[in-house]
Amino acid sequence: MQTALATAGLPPVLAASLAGRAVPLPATETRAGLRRTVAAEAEIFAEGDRAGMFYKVVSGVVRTYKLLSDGRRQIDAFHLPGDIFGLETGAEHRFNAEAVTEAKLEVHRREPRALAGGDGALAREVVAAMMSGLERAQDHMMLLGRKSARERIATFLLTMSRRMACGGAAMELPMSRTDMADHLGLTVESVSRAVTQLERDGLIALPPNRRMVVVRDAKALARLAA
Amino acid sequence: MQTALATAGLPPVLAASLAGRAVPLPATETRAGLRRTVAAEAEIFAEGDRAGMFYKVVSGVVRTYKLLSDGRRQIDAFHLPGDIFGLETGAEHRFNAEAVTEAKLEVHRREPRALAGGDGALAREVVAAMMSGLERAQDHMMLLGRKSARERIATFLLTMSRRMACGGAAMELPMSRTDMADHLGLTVESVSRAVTQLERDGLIALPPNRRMVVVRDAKALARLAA
DNA sequence: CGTTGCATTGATAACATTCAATAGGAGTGG
DNA sequence: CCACTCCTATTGAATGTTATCAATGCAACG
Repeated sequence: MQTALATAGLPPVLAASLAGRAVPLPATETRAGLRRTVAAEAEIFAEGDRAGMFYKVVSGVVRTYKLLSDGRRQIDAFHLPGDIFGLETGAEHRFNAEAVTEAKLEVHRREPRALAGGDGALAREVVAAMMSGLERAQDHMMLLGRKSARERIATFLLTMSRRMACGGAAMELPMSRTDMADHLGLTVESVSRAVTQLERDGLIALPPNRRMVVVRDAKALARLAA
Repeated sequence: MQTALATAGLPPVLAASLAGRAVPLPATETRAGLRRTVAAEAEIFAEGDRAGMFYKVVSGVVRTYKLLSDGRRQIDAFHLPGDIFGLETGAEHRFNAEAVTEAKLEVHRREPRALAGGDGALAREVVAAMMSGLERAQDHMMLLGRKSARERIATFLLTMSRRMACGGAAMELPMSRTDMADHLGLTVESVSRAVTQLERDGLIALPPNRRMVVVRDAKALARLAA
């Protein structure tokens, strides 16, 4: 089997795409995939689990993260509705995934037949997801490697406000300060201080509800985000 | 043109693969692509350049990096022989690329016809490159977000020694301390101090040539790298 | 054999972390 | 509706790690 050998190590989805194969889609499987609802803080998969499925967020928010042996955590990304996560190169998941809020997910089999059928839309989405994941990761390396706490928070708030598409109004961050800290390479305290300082400087407003943030001066934030 | 619409935003290479197209390969173009030799420190492409080509390192080392407006630099990756770099999702390069040492490169057109011909090996390589790039980036986020200077250096030295496949012997790092610093999110001084400390602790040895490093205790390094 | 550029080392300062305490909101049960 | 509790966020003080500034050392090269 030359194809199998040649594509060894590649996810079946893409291997099939590259080989130009088109396996007929069983009538019982819909494009939308199965649904799954997970409670807030519940685990979706863990590092090392067999990566037989990948997911698309329908509603709610999901975090994917890695742990160091001593418990230090790095949150790779927060996945919002429409985002795909859980795609892996190898046989196993390289991240842990948990729901940040209660979340509804579309579950897809990793097998090519679920993708290479008449509808190529999902396959394209999968590739696009991989790429945007790569771009996000690259930008995030800049943030983690070279930006100050203030700049990290500014970047994060701006990105979230764009992704959540809250037109100028207040947004409610779905995640805790701890989650933000582990995403931005800071401690909870540093996050809190930086957020407070941005408020004092008038770039944002902080309603009594601690998860809410109002972007007051997007331009100044963008300047900080550099 | 439905295909063009459906694959909008995807790199032609992958769009063609997904669509199952197979454009004949002109006889004048070899699988190996064109060659290009660049001097040490020379620019290969810059952020914002049209991304018409991508590259494979034949010999030498290349760095890809981003800059902040005030000059802070984050080196995304060092590319060793066999590595592919310069692949982009959009029309423009999102990184700068420079030769670290004199380097020989294979230059490939981004157009699908250079890939989807009789030989699918390169196409597969391209996808694999994208994925391994993603995995590297994800691991690097853990390093940048959560590891100490010592741990970063340990991780880096171990990774380099593996990638350069120097069987137990000494390796000559191709890049300067400044490059290491900008890759690891540190300053030159911190890199120097951490390297020195690893030597004092007996985990590595530092021959008089400052680019040389001998891994003395790979296990202890791996423990540090966590 | 001096020059040049990078690396190392030293002293100090800044920023973020750590440890510790307080405050504030959300939810609960009376 | 109000106390009470719990949990998270905030704030404060001290510490520590890394950055910054400055000087020296060292190897490669002409």
